[in-house]
Amino acid sequence: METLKRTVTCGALTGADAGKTVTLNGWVNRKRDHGGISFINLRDRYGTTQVVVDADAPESLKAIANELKSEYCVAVEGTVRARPDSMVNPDMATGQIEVVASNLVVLTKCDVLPFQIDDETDAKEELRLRYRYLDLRSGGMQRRIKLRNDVAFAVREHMIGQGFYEIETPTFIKSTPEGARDYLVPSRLYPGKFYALPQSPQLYKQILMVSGFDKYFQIARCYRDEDARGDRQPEFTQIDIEMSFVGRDDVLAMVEGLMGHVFRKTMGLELPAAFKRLSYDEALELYGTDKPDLRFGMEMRDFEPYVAASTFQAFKDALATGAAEREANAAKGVTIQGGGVKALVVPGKADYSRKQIEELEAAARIYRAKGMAWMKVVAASGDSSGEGGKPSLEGGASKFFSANASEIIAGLGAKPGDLILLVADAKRRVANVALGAVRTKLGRDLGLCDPKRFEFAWIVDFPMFEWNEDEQKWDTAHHMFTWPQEKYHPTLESDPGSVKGDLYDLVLNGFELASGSIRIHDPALQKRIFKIVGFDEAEGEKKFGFLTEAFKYGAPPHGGIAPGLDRLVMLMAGETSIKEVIAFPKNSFAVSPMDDCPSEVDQKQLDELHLSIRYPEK
RNA sequence: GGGGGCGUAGCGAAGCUGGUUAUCGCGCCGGCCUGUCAAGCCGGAGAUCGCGGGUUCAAUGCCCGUCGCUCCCGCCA
Repeated sequence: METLKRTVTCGALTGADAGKTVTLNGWVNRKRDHGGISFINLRDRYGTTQVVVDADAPESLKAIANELKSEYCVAVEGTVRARPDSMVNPDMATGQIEVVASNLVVLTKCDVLPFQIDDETDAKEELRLRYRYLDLRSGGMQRRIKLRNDVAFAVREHMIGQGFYEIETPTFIKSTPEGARDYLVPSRLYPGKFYALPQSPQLYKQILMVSGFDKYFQIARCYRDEDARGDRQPEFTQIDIEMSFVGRDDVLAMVEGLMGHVFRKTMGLELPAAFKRLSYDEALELYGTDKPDLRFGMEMRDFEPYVAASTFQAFKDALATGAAEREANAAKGVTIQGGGVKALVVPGKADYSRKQIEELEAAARIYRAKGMAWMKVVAASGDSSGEGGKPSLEGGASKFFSANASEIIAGLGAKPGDLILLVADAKRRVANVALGAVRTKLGRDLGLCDPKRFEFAWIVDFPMFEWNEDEQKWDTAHHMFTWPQEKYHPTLESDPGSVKGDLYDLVLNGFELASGSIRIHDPALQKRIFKIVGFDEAEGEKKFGFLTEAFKYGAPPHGGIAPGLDRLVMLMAGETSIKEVIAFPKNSFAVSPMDDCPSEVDQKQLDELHLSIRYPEK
C-alpha cells in the first residue's frame, strides 16, 4: 500500500495542478468504456475525479480498467491533465482536469450492489438501513453527516467561547418515575437492581448548578423507550444546556446567539437577532399547535360570535356542552376551557373539489374532530360587472348562515373565491388542534413550506398543570422541576389551572426544536408542586431525594434548555426524518436492520445478570 | 393499544373491472464503440407476484389469515 497511498484526494485537483504526478485512492463511482478510451469517476468523501485510460495505454493497464466495476476500491497513479475547453465539466468541482492513469490497482472488489448509490436514492428505507454502510456512501448522506459534524463543531465553538463548560454526565443513572419509559440495564453485581439510560441529563445538570458550574452544556445522547416517529428515535442527541443566575430572557438570548452562530458558520445564513415570541395560548388559538409552522400565515379565527345568529345546531350544541362542562368543573375549583368553533380562511380555494375538502376533513378527524364544515365565498350574483353587490356564502354549511353571511365574510376578512373551513368541539382544544392540523396539511399541499426558509419562534407561558380527567387530578404539563411564574405563587393550590410556568419551547418550521424552563431551586416550593400533583412525598424523597437534598445546600436560581441536535440538522438539511442525519439509526420498531439489534443473548449472560425471560403469550 | 398505506426480477415501479409467453426503467452479463461525464448502440440472463388458506374452469388481481415494512393517532414530563 505504501507506494499507492494517496497524495491528493478526489476533490482537490484544479487546472493549476496540470502536469503533476498524483496518486488517488477511492471508489469507482461510474465507469464509461468507449472501446479505445475509458473514463472512471473515482470518488472519495472529498469529491470525484475523472480518471482516463487513454487509447494508447499499455494493454495491461487497459485489462485492469476493463475489470473495474461499480464501487471497487482502487488506487490510481497518474498525471494531471487539463481538459480541453470543450470537455471541461462545469458541474464538477474537479471538472477542469482529469488524471491520466499510468497504474491502476484494485484494492478490493465489490459485489453487485443491493441498490445503486446515488445522491438521492429511491431504495426503500429498510434496504438502506440494512446496508447502511453503502447508503452512507451516497452524496446525500455524506453531505448530511458532514453538516452534522459542522453543526456540532459550531455548537462547541460557540458555547465554549461563551464560557460554558462541556461536562459529561453518566449514562447509567437511577431510574426515575414520570416521563417516558426508561431503557434499563440490569446490574450483575446487585441482583434485581437496574441502571437506567438517561432520558436526558436533567437532574445531573441541575446538580451541576448547585455545584457552582454556572454555565454547562453537553452534546448528550438520550434514550426513551417510546414508539418512533419521523422526528423521534429511541436514542437521540440533544444540546443540553443549563445556566445559573438567569431568568427566562437570558436563556432565550443565549439560544438565539447559538442558533445565529450555527447557521452563519455552517450555512452562511444570517438569522434574526431575536426570534418571534408567542404565548402558548396564542399559538394554540392561531395555529392549533404549540409548534406552529410560521413560514406561512393562514391564521385561524374565532367563529363563536357568528354561531348564535345561525341555525347550525351542531355548533350550538358544541358550545353549550363546552360551557356546561366548564361550569361543572369550576364548581370543583378546576379551571378548564369550554367549547370552541374555529374558522380557517383558505385564500382562493373555493374551487376545491368535494374530494379535496374531504381529505382535509380526514386530517381534522385524526385529531378527534367530529367533522369539518365548509362554505365558499362567492362574488355577488346577478351583477355581471362584479361591482355593487355583496359577496355571499355558498355550498356546504352556508345555508345555516344565510342570516349573517355578510357579517361573517367581513369578520373573517374573507374574499370571493376563498374557502372557509370550520371545526367545532365541546373541547376548545380539540377544535383548535384539529383545524390546526388542516392548516398544516394545507401548508404542505399548497407548497407554502419552503425548505430553504427558517422561521424560528419561541413559544412561552405554557400552562404549568394539566387536568387529568381520567384520574381527576392535576398533572404537571412538563416536568415537576419547572418554576411556576412568580405571580402565580400565591394561587398555586387554589387555582392550578391558571398557573403559567416559566417554560419555553423553540420551534422551527413546525417542529419543536428545543424545550426548556427555569427550574425550581427552592425545596419548599418543590414540595408544594409535588403535593398539587399528588406526588407522594416519601416516594418523591426516594426517587428524587438526591436532588431535593442538594437543593438544601444553597441552590442557585437556574434554568436551561435542550435543543435537539438531530432535529436541528434534519431541518437544516431540508429533511423530514431524523434518520437522514443519523449515521446508524433504528427503524420504526427500534430495530437496526444492519446488525439485527436488539438480539437475544446467551443463557449464560442472563444467568450472570440474574434474569429469566417470560415471553408474552401469543 | 388504534388507524391508513405498501409487499411483483438485485433496485424502483406498471399490471384497468380475474383470462395465453407478467410489462417498463435502472442495475447485472456479453458484444460494438477514441471524449464521455445519468455516455451511446445491439443482444442476453434474471420473478415459485411476501407467506398460508379459500372462492373460481381460471387468482399477481377477489376474500380470510399471517409475516414484514412504512406513515400517523395514542404515547413521548
